[in-house]
Formats: sequence, C-alpha cells, structure tokens
Amino acid sequence: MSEVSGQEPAASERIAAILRDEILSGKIPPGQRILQEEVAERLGSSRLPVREAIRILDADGLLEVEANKGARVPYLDINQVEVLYRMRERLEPLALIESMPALTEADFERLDEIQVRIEAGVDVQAFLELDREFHLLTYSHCPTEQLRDSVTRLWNSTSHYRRAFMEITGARRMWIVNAEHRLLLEALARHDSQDAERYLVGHIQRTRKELSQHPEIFTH
Amino acid sequence: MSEVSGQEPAASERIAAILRDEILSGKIPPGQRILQEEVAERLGSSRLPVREAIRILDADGLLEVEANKGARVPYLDINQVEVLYRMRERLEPLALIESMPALTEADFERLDEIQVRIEAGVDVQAFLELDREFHLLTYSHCPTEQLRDSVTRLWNSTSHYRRAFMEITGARRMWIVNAEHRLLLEALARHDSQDAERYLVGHIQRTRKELSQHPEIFTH
DNA sequence: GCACTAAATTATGGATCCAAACCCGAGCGA
DNA sequence: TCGCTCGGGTTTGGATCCATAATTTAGTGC
Repeated sequence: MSEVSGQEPAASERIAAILRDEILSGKIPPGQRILQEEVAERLGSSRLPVREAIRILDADGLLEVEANKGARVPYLDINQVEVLYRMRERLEPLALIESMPALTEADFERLDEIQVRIEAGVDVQAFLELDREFHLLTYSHCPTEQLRDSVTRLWNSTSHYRRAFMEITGARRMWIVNAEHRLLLEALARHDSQDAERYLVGHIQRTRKELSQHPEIFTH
Repeated sequence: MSEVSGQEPAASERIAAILRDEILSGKIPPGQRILQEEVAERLGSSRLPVREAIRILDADGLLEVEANKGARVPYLDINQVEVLYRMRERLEPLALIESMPALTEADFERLDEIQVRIEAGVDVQAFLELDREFHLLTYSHCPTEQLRDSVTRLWNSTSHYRRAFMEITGARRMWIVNAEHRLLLEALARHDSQDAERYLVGHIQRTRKELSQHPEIFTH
C-alpha cells in the first residue's frame, strides 16, 4: 500500500485542516464568504464533508455560520479583540502552569531553536508561524484538552489581527518580543512557575496595548 | 399557519438543543454512547441533522467524538474537573466585568427572584437550573460572544459533577451558597467590580475545593 | 426614472442510498 | 486453555438527489 498512515483521518477533518490553514495564513480574509460547493469542487469531495468541516471551524472560532445564509470568516472589532486578549492573559498562564512540569529536554531544545530562528530575522508569515509554535509548544503538555482547545481557539481567532499588526509595525520593536521570550524560557528552565506566569502575562498584555494603539487595523 | 415563529431554527439546532437538555439534565449520563440512528428515529428526522447536532454538541464540550467510532458523553476525572473550575475562576470574573455595566433593572429583579426561590428551598434539579440561570444571567450582557460561549461551555461540561455533588451533600451547606450569592448581588448593585470579582472567585474556588473532597463522585 | 413586485437563479438544509470502518463472537490451531 | 484469525452484523462516513430559503434580476406600474 502506498499510504503508510495507520489512521486515515476523516475527509471532514482533512478539509477542515486545509481551510484552517487558508484562514490562518490569510488566504481567506475576514469577511469572505465560504461557498460549500466551491470548496467541495476545489478539494474533490462532495458538499457533505465540507458542511461538517464548516461546523468544526465554527467551533474553532474561525468561521461564523448563520442558518440558511452560509459561513464567513468573521470581522472582529477592536473591542472584541481586546477581550480575546484579556482571555488569553487569564487562560494561557493556567495552561502554562499545567504544562510546565511535563516539558521535556527535547521541548526545550525545540523552543530554543525556534527562538534562535526568530532572532535571526524572518518575514512576517514565518514569524507568525514560529511564534505560534513557540507558545503552543509551551502549553502542549497541559493534560486538560478543554484548556488546550480554548487556548488554541483564542490564537486562531486573533491570528489575522496579529498579522495585520506585524505588517504595519514591521520588525522595529522585535527586540522586545525576543527579550520576553528569553525571559520566559529562562523561567521555564528554572521551573519557576511564578516568574513564568509573570513574564507570559506581561508579554500578552504588552501586545494587547500595542495592538489597541492601531485602530486602523480594524477598519474595513 | 400554525407556527407563529418568524425564523424556523434549523433542524440540527433543534436536535442539538434537545440532546443538550438531555445531557445537562442527566438523562444521558457520562459514558453513554450516542447512536445517530436511534436519535434520528426518536426525534423524527434523518441521521444527517443528528450528525450536525453532534458536531455542535462536541463544540459545546458536551460530547466527544472519535472518527468512525461515534460520539459519547465524556467521563471526566477529578483532575480535569479541577482544571475546568480553575478556568472558570479566571474567565467568569472577566465575563462579569464585561457584562456588569449593562445589567438592567429587570435583570436585578430576576436575579433577586431566582435567589429568593433558591432560599425557599428547592430540589436538586431545580437548584441546578436556577443556579445556572443566576450566574449566566449576570454574564449575559458581555458583548463578546466568544467569552460568553467559553463560559457556557465550562458550565456545560461540569454540570454532571455539580449535580452529583449536590446529591451527595444535600442542602446542608446551602446557607454558604446563599450568603455568597447575596454578597455578589449587593456588589453588583453597587457597581463595585472589584468586590463582585472577589466574591465570584471565592464562590467558584470554594465549590472547587469542596468538590475535590469527594473523589467518590469521579469513580465509575 | 424610480420603486415595488414577482419570478428565476443560487446556495443551503435534509433525505435516502451506498461504501467503508469497527465490533463482537465463533472457530481453528498451538 | 489461550490466542489468533476470519466473518457477519452494526454503525459511522460519503455521495447524490430533492426541498426550501435567500438573493438577484427583470419587469411593470406609477
């Protein structure tokens, strides 16, 4: 057999993953309507698994669906994004605390590798992907799936605005991100949950404040 | 036409609502498998809207689905429920703060009415429903849908264990709940967000601690 | 020329049928 | 006796077809 995979993921999962990528990468921007038939044809399936995929992405906070009117990538206003960031400030430290004790040596090596690459200077798209992997990796051993999922949802639904922010501000203040990441890593290595939580909250809070100084991101 | 309703909610929504009720009320307990065909026949529809309903309830945290293996109400162990309570301790104060300024006179009247009925003494099922309405009403004006949904998810996925706890402990320590609710109401009436947050966190924390003293709830 | 209406087009929602995966038990062999 | 394999039945996953709701467009009357 050509497929080595042990478990074929259901077609709906596969389609959801593809659409998720396209939304997170900005290929499908906020406001754009998702046409079931168009997606089905493009991905070579019937409309049914697309419908299920849309439900999945709705649950992920990436789409909003209205009965008989279809699905679209939601526009968020500045107040909504602010609240999403405040949710992150409260939930992510909990995920970090739950995950921290189980972080392995391999995790720390990967985290360091990611941070080195960020510091080497990368374009916006690469930074967004690395930054996402960095933080979600620090939460990855959190044993409670609901918490991991909630955090992922928050990252998903704010990704477009993080990109818009980065594209506006460029790499000017990147040294702050790097300093915060380094401090966080150092606290994690010491297994100092208090410091780790403090640095993480500061990191998210600062981002929120800088973001709210650019209301032009939210005009559409 | 006999139906006055302006907007028929989709069948999948209707079915999801029915199943949600049955899960929250305990008619469908943790561990029980959901058979699509059985539900479809019972509710007089085809399997398709049931499938969509299952996706919705999965997103609500009420079901867990596995590819090709169907959906079931998840068992949670004591550690998972502890983390869900810690999430509540962090998220619900935020929802309360966001909602508080928009609470109306009618809301306060309803809150008082609910509390009076709780104090009058009710059975477990009625208490659970009133308590849920009480708290969710205090969050109802939170303008961010994601936050309201997250809080609702947390209430949903812990409801079974709240019931089990109440059935074990009975009304013995109900006076504490009543005192906490009254203090919370009073702080809300004063528009004192600091006090309201403090009382709310204490309320949830105490419940979590009492719950964790009854590990027998989680044996199955 | 503009506004309102009605029909046609388009997209989503639902039902039925078929295919594939999983589960359980019987039978065989070590 | 235990374990493995093979097969039938059950259940979920996917495709196609039809119904219904929304949108757009063409037409008509003022």
